[in-house]
Amino acid sequence: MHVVARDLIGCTVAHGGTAGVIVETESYHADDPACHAFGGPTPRSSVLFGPPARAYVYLSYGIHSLLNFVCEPEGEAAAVLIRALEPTAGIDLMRRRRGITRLEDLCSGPGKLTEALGIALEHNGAALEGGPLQVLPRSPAWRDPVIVTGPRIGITKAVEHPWRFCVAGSRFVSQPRPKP
DNA sequence: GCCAGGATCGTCT
DNA sequence: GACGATCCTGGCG
Repeated sequence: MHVVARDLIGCTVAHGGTAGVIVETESYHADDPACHAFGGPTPRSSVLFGPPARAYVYLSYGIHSLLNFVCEPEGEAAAVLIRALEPTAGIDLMRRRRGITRLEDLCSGPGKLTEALGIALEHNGAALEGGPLQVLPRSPAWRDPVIVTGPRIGITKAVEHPWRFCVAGSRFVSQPRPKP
């Protein structure tokens, strides 16, 4: 499952005329206290226990939609959180939706990229192919990305697990949040 | 440039 | 009734 998180780096997510290459992910699974599926299914997390290759979208802090990909067979729960993209298509539209111009800021965070791509709660459970939301394989330029791992960000449980994957040196990854 | 605080609501206890 | 897999703004140096 961590393999999936690694493999997703370099793939393209497309929706609503915009697209970007994934440069940062985090992986979660049901044995992990930081995962929404921890402790069994709930109405919210039921998508995680369903079939793979679907989107799991939920609201964080009442404001931001966060995008995950379900990646374990039905009955098991695991997901990969998409944390950052490198914009590749529909950039003007992204700028308009985000209300900012800096390319590096358009998708450098899980809440930002959903807004830039126009992804919202209504996409929860949507298939990753054949629908409005699409995931495309790596382009040749991304055949062999240099990937670094580290602790996950913005959570309070199981912080120690190095299940965050990002492209080394990318300007588009989210800023690590320093903790005192 | 850096840090502190507020916004805002679905979900679970 | 409390909290969170976050982001942005405003104040200060």
